[in-house]
Amino acid sequence: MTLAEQLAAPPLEVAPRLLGALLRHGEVVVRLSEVEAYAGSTDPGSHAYGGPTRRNATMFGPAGRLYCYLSHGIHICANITVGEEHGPGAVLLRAGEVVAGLDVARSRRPRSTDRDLARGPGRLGQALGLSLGHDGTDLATGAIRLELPATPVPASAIRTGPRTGLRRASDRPWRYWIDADPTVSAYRRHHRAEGPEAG
DNA sequence: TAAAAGATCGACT
DNA sequence: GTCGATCTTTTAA
Repeated sequence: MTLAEQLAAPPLEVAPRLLGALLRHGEVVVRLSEVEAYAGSTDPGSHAYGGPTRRNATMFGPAGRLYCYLSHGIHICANITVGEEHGPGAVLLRAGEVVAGLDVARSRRPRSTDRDLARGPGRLGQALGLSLGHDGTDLATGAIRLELPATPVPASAIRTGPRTGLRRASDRPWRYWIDADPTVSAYRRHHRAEGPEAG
């Protein structure tokens, strides 16, 4: 079974399976502890909402690719494309733990403690040394590799909740993280969310 | 420890 | 021209 076949399922199914997976770039390896699912064209929070554009073209390609984009001009955020029939589904890699290549990761983020090296989407991309040039990388054969865990994280250890930092559709409980994992980032609303918390 | 504001480039309309 | 799936620094308690 190829990596693309393992990822050929709706984002909501694939996202929890990505927990505990290893993402390797050179010497640096990150074990994913927090992800968010983006359903694509039907998800107002997704870049793919409203159809393909230049930036999100990778999301409309085959599954098992790395979708990189620049956020706020300074941070690289990484996604893994998933879904069947080239659907625009993707899973945002929110946080993880650096399990190898610590020296390299530390040199990239000298201000961070070991725990914070990949705690957050921008940090994770930075610790791995990602750039916009990695957009579209094949995670099975490219410079960046993804290894799914041999034994999935048990459902009892997986928690779900609202996605972080979105203005729209922020109430969908499509965030997955490993319970009690110290590298999981704390939930924060969008800094410019509209109005007070509804409800 | 918790909360608030600044930074900064590409994509979209 | 405006916004963004954020991170870092600063200030207050």
